[in-house]
Amino acid sequence: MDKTYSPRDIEARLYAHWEAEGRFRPAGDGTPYAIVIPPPNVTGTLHMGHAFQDTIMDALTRYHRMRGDRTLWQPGTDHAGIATQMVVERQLNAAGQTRHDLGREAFIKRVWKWKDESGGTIARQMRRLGTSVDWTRDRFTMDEGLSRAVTETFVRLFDEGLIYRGKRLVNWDPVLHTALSDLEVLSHEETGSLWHLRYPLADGSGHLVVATTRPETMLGDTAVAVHPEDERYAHLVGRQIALPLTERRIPIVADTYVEREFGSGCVKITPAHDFNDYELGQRHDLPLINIFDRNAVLNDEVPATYRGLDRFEARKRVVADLEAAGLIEKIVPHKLMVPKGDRSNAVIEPWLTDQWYVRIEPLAGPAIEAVESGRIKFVPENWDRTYYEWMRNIKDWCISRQLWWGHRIPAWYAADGSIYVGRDEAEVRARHGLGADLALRQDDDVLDTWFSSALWPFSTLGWPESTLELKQFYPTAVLVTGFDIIFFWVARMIMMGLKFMGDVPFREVYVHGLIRDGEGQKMSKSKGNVLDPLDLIDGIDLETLLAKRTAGLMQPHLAAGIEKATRKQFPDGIASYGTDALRFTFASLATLSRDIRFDVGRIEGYRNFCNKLWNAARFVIMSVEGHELGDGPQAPTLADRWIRSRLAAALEATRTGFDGYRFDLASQALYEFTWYDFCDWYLELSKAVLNSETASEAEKRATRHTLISTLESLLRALHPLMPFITEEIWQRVGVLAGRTGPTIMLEPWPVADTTARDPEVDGEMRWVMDLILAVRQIRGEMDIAPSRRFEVLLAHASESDLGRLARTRHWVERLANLSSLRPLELGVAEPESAVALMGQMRILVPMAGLIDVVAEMARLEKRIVKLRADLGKTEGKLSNANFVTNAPPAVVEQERARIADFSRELAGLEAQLERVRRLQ
RNA sequence: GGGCGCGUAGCUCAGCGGUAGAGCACUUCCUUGACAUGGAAGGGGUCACAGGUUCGAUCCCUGUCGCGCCCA
Repeated sequence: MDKTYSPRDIEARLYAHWEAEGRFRPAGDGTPYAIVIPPPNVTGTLHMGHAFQDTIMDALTRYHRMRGDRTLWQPGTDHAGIATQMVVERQLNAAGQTRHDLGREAFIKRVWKWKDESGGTIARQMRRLGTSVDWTRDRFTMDEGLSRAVTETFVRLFDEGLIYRGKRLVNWDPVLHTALSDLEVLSHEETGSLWHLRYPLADGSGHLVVATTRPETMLGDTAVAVHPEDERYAHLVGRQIALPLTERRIPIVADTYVEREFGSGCVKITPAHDFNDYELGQRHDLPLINIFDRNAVLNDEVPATYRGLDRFEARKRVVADLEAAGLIEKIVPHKLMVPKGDRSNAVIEPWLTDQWYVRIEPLAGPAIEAVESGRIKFVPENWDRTYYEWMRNIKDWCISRQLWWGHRIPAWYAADGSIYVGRDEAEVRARHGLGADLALRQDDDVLDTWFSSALWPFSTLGWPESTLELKQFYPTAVLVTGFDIIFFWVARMIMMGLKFMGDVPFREVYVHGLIRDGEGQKMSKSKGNVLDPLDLIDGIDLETLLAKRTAGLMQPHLAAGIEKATRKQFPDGIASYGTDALRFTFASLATLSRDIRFDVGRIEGYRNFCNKLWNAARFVIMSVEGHELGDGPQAPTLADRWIRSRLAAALEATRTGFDGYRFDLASQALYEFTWYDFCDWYLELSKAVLNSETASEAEKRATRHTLISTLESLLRALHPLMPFITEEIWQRVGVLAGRTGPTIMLEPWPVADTTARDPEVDGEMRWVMDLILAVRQIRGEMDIAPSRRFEVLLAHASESDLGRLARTRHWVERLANLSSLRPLELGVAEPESAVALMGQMRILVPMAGLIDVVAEMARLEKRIVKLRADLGKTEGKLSNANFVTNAPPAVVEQERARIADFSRELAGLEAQLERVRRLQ
């Protein structure tokens, strides 16, 4: 093996091999375990959020596969209707064309072409990450099978009356020319104005003042409303207003919707352009006057002078004309929420159109129940409250989109306006007995992208066919997702799964945090703080990184700032850390928190961890190669038994971590075992045995055996998090440990050997370590060179100490680098020494030529100060009668023991200080 | 306005009723045969603040302050 771990050389090769050998396919007859991937946009690229999520899903998948489960990680991609259509339209625009120049059919062809060109990117990136998805089952939301599932659900829901077509107000995007669901509209607070308008009473007896943030919509007003209990206006209810700028007369109505305190307490009502006004209009049977066309330009319903004006231009003209007529009472600054499309960022217009809706209440009920009853569990648990909050206030889902890229709605219209729904035109004709001569035209609209996503857990497994996969893998085990799409996706999958499969789509929902940059900022192109996971794996030089971050900005003026910040944060670009380091970093960040700050400092630490593991393996292999491992007798040493005990504890902690989605704790347990227990202690202890002239061959054999078997178990334990380095090392180590399988992927995840846990062994090893640490501390604080060997004496050693000393002296001498370690006989005078205490036993480092008296006094004083403080605290506790009577006896006993230890040690150190002081 | 969350070492985060932990950063020493992407030793925290419950609170409860997210 090379001296330095070099991920680049191993990762691509191993992945290609795994894939070629079909290692990712479900195998064996264990318990089925399935995860469906949240399908990324087919034409997108992998970002940090994907990489994080994929790491978690892959860790779960590999872990369960190794546990013997029949494991499927179902991959696939989403057609991402609006997003993809926009990208292709932009490409056309750049060439001076629009989609209308091409026409529907040619445009869709063009999108498919784009999908074919760029669709492989994210799959390639996933392979770099090591994702063990079953690529042979790869699905796309627009492929034939999934499209059939979409049609099937639409038709069934329609037949049951759960899909209907309605003329309603929708969120209309006047730029994209499509309706949007409530979720796709984001409201931002903006500072605008509140115009107070005078509306004359029709009988000329005065006027009312109405306040509005959108004066241009007055052209579509069909009433003025006041609160029924507002005595200021009670006498006016039922009378008429002469609506300015128009020839119309509109009524004054009373409705509790009106807030008396807001403005003047009178509200203009525009039922065709405001959701609240629409409902009020329904209650009062008001006419709807639609004043906008699809571009939000004023139409023929308004007086001629305003026709053809854009809504914002119209606002200026209407205000100017009202002003001129003396009908503006006042204009005050006002904060309001402005709705915008999440894709186009255009101001959304409530607009009256025909759309398709899903009647959601009958679906929501069972979906709420599934979580309440615990059939679906959110992790962390409290996300269920967010889910309930949303589900209990859910509104019908507008599923039609006026786009071309997507699943076309399976509805056909006859010339007379009749609507027929069916799986295809032939079925429609057959079902409704329509003759071949009757012309039918299919609905132009497509379905909301999330409609097909909602079917994902069963459509990918073959539904509506009754496939073996459905039978085996549905319900899937867990959905791994960010909280940002609980409503968009999770809730809808639950509703559709219950409806069409009669069971929940997954048993658990693991909701992870969102990856942000080191400052907690969302990563975005315009902020220039985006990290590409591939750049962390492969590294990138500064100039390339700068070019990447500043290219194609929507606002080019930001480039300078981005360049400055990037130069500051990455003066030398980004080093190459490798996939395993990145994955281990993600795992360590997978806490329960909502925002995950990606601190680049951490990945370096975990790259070093990979290197540590690599070199530990080199040492183990070097120590073992050329020696027979199999048959000879073995005499396990204390160290052997100890590291097995520690391994059992670490595996237990890791398993608990994996099972509870605490990848941070799992990774921490493995990190600490590997570095602290295995490398820092066990490998050093093993050197003492293997290099010893006195150790028996049976002990050496046991040590070699323990080295190789511990490493081999550790590799298997780490594999779900670090697939590449573990496989690479395992290919050499597995054989030496007697394993014959072709890949670590298919080896069993190591089970903690609970019989290896041994308190006596732990206690004796603790004694060895404490002794070594005590000597090292004196060495460190006395500035004695690590290479300088000296003698250590043990005074007041008990029988137990002497027994331990005899058994473990070789280790202490080696790890503390001593020339000798021996007990001081009773009655022999102690040489002047630096002293450390272990219980009764005094550890003496003779000072002659080694130790400076002043430094030793300082060292002792420091310890004494600390001890006095600790002792004081403990004494305070025990002097409290309430504590002694009320606290559990074990706790009181522990404090008493503590006080005894502290007192003895303190007395010892004080005496020692006095002795050293006299040497001055 | 409603819902949810966060405030622990310089930074990023674990812990969550019995004397505070990690990584990175920092200080000192060290190229000894796995590893300087390393080893050894060390410094650093009134666990946001105020009350309460408790023998005991960073941890539980209430409130205050600060920060964030979602929904309307």
